[in-house]
Amino acid sequence: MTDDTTTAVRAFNQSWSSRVGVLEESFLGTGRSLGASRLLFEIGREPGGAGVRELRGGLGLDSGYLSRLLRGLEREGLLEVHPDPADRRRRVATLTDRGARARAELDQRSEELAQHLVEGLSPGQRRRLGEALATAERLLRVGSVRLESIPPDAPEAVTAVRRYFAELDARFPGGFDPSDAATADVAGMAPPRGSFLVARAGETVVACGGVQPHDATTGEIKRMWVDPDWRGLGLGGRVLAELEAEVARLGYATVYLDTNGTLSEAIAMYDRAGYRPIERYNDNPYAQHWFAKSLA
Amino acid sequence: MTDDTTTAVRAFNQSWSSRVGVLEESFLGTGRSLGASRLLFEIGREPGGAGVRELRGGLGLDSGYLSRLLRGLEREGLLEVHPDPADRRRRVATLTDRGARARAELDQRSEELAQHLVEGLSPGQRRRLGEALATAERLLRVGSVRLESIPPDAPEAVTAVRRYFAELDARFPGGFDPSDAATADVAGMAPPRGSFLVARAGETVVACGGVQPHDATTGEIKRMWVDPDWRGLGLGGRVLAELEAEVARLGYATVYLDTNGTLSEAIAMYDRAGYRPIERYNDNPYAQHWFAKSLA
DNA sequence: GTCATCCTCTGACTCTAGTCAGATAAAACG
DNA sequence: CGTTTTATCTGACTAGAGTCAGAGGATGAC
Repeated sequence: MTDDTTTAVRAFNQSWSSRVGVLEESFLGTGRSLGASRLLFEIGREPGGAGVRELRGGLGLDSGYLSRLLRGLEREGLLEVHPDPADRRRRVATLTDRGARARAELDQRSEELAQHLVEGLSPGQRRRLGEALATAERLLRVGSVRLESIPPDAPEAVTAVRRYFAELDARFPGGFDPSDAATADVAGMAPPRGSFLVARAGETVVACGGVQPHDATTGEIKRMWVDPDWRGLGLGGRVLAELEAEVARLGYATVYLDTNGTLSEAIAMYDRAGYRPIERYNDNPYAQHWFAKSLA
Repeated sequence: MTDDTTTAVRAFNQSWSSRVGVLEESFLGTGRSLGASRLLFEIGREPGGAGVRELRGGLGLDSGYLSRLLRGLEREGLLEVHPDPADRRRRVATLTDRGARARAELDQRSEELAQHLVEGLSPGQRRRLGEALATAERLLRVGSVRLESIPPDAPEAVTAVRRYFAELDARFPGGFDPSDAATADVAGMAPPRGSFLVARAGETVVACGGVQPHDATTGEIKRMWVDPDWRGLGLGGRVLAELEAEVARLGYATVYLDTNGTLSEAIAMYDRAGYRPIERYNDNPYAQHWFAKSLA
């Protein structure tokens, strides 16, 4: 099984890199090095320009090397580097008009080369190729996600929960008001009787979920959320399974959770995972369904 | 449509290269450069070693550069280069035992890294990824194939036809004896009344087919062949369609072709393409089916 | 106000990858 | 047999990509 997959991965990689190698060579056809092109592309990603420090992190470059690349593009008149008014040690690079045009040209070239890659395929074959690549990409992305337990009051945890609340507010017909919930529950999800997990893709948090005590033998799962761009890849199931393991590790025998009727995907997932409806066990005004699962 | 595909291609490429970039870096982890690793891998592909000339073609390297890489690996004791007894200008590189071990280690590392790429995926997800990549690879390969008309006595045409005959010999229960056919027909497939096409993937010929005159208004398609590694991708259909276009360009109104009952895929394809069975129109001892199609 | 730290830049390197112009020896051609 | 062609090798280069050790200004902590 695994062998089959790795064989396919390796065969594909050889094919892809030989073809895309040509593609990237033509990137160089602009008379600019690949490094400079990548940089130009990255700086133009956001209209306000990019901090040198962020560029270094994002592209993984040495500070000296990056500085040299910036000087080169500056000499070409493609960008300007100014000190950041808020902290004059930092510097911010912004594209000039010429730089923006050069970037658009790069983008155009990249588009052409992708097109070159599919030329000679029938429309049906193109569609199949697009689907296959999209599927592969989603699977690759999810394969690199790692689950990690962090304190519920860590900045990343707070950000994730905030995004979760924002989504509830958008989806619930009457909106959602976090009010006290935002801060009141945090303490409950800290060890030794609670836990908070995040799923990371690289450094970005793409899913989260927490456990808090309900009573001596029951833990409650709360704040389960998956970034909309990362849904449909089984990530929710992974987080749920890991939270259940966490509940067991914390010494509870049963898991409770509640949810709103609007979140139908969630309800379906809980059902698949073996959760069964029970009576209302709390006074959460947004909850319409209450579930339990025994971990025996 | 096309836009969708190129978007998927570009998104995928970014994802893939960021992930595989890490993969290839670890290739370098052996203390050998990527170029040297590729070379080592290529030489070890066939047990008898590889001709320097073939390596140059296969890897697309400059002769000076390749020579230097070979010297480096030789110094490391991983390979030996000896003159080819048949032509002492040429040289043949063979791996030493140490070289073979180093290559096995590379292979192992590549396998591990492919595995690393799929770790964290469930068995079902792995299967889906493998399938998606295999599909994509086949489509990419076929997308890069170009059809080209060449003289039927060009070395590449002769080689392709020879491989076709070899396959017939293997597949026909009583074998196949090209005898006179090999040379006699060549003249007929030359312009202005005939034509010979090859399909190239890079420099390699992966399919071929010819047209020769049958009578004033009828052309005959012969020697249609697709490399076994390249079947099932619609290449046969493309060659056939192009041959029909060629027949029309040469001024014929009808196409004839014959085939052996063993070649069931071919018969199915002719049927799909609109060919209808007719009476025996020649004395080809290997033919059991005769088809015609009007190009009106 | 001083000192440590942070951020960026410059200069001096290295390594890989690759090109180009001959030199040399063997084979093929006439 | 001499000439041309082919196959490989050596030497001299170049460009890209990146590392490393400071220099120097700006900021933050005390």
